[in-house]
Amino acid sequence: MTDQELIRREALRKLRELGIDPYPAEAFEVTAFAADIVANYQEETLADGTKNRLNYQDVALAGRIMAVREAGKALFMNLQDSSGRIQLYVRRDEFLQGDDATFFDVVIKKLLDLGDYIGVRGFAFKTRTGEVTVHVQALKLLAKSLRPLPIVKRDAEGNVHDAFTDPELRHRMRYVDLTVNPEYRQIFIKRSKMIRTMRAYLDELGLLEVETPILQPVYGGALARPFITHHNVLDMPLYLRISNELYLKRLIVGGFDGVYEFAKVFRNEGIDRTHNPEFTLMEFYVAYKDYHWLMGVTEQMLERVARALSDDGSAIIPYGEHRLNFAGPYARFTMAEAIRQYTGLDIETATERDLRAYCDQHNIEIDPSMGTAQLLDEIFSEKVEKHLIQPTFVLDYPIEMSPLTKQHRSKPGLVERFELYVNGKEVANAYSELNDPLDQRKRFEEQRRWAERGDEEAMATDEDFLRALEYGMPPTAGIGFGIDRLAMLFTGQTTIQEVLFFPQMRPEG
RNA sequence: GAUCCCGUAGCUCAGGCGGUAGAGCACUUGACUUUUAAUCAAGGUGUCAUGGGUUCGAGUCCCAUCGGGAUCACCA
Repeated sequence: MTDQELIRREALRKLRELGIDPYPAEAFEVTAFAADIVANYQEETLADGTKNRLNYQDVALAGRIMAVREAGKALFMNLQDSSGRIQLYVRRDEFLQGDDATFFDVVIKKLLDLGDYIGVRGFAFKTRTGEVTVHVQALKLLAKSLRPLPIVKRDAEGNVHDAFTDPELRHRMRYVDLTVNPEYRQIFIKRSKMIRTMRAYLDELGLLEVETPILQPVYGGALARPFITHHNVLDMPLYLRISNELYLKRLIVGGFDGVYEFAKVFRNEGIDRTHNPEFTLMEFYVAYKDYHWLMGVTEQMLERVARALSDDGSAIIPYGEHRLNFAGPYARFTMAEAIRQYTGLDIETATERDLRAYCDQHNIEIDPSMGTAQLLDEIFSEKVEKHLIQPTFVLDYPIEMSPLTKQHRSKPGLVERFELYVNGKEVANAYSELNDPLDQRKRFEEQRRWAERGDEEAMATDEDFLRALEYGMPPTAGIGFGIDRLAMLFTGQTTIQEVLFFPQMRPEG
């Protein structure tokens, strides 16, 4: 244990000796918040020059001590609550019991530490330097802190000193990060508001929020490697879901016209600035609709989110160098048009050989097993994606890469699928859902052939899902959104770790 | 998985060509009844990530391991 921790434990002992419970059980009634008092305190100057204080004259607030400035028989503290910070003025005179000044001289000055939770009661006033301050008339320790916080200081010019910046420590101890870097709270508050706005929109559309299994006997709905676990009593493997798609479709089969789910999903893959092994996928499915309808709904929903989160109520979100405009309608390209525009390739006439030649010329890594569809996917990733900064729908993909998507109504070899790109990254993936059970079985069989050739991510055949389709699924449109990536866009963050409270880390040594 | 960079006090960091550890804040003691990065005086901080090696001597050089970051690969 460090010196500072030993000193705090000793303070804890002395407090108990003085009859003060460092962790009292009873509630402390809070009647005011720091930011409100600072913003709304009012006083008037009378004719004789004296000040008349107009509000917040009996307030109780609670929070952490974040700074102490002693000044003899008085001291100033900065108190931080969930709303912000306010200065406290604590005067020895207020705490005398007869001649006994122990409470001020010992308890407040010696035994309280930065980071301790206290509750105070008093009245607001302005110091002669003009800072709104609470003059404390009663003070109660609410919870003792036994470790020193890495306190961040800010000087008069606003320069930050000794910022707690190490990403490893910030992410391992998010509780410390949120305490000493309260500006990061705003990211998570915005994330929550984003989800709330989406949920409200989907509710208005009449969709039902549902919950589907996380533990699945067959994983499907996406192409990815799963986490595997085991059920002891059933003595069988179970997979943590990589998607909730096939379960939401079962509910459409069951007669719900529209369902949605904010789903934590799990993919057993690398960790980097845009990937965390567990992340949030929001999918919704609506019967009797197609992917064209979904584009309009997507535009409306994201425009509403942008207006809710932007500083000025506009649909424009600044992100790095860009100003992303989420007001619909968004640009729409077919995949063929997008590739033609950015590469000059005409994929309707290009042969597999032409595509390979293009990749070789442009240093795009490919391997001999790739078919036309995969080559197109590579070319798209390398040459097109990065240009799609403003929200853009890319539609009509090759059938080979989309085993759950309905064949295009008029273009052979393609499916009715779109992806939404923003800032060069995919944020949503949508289909007119494949509801022909015989076609679906064929697609699973193709996936099995990929698996036999060693594709670890090929989709497994889900017989129960096929049975559901055989009973009949109405024509349905469905879409999935990467909630974490959307949160990154709407909060201006460049790593997924910054929009997750507790990103995955290796264990501490 | 590959490559590069990083790991020194509670936090942020400095430590030349290898000679036995430093600053600011935090902390301790004292002074100060309107301070605000409070100030003033005095004081102590440590398995230099871990384990080996080279050397008379390693925070410093070499190897391995662990953790983090960046880029790439993989992956949506």
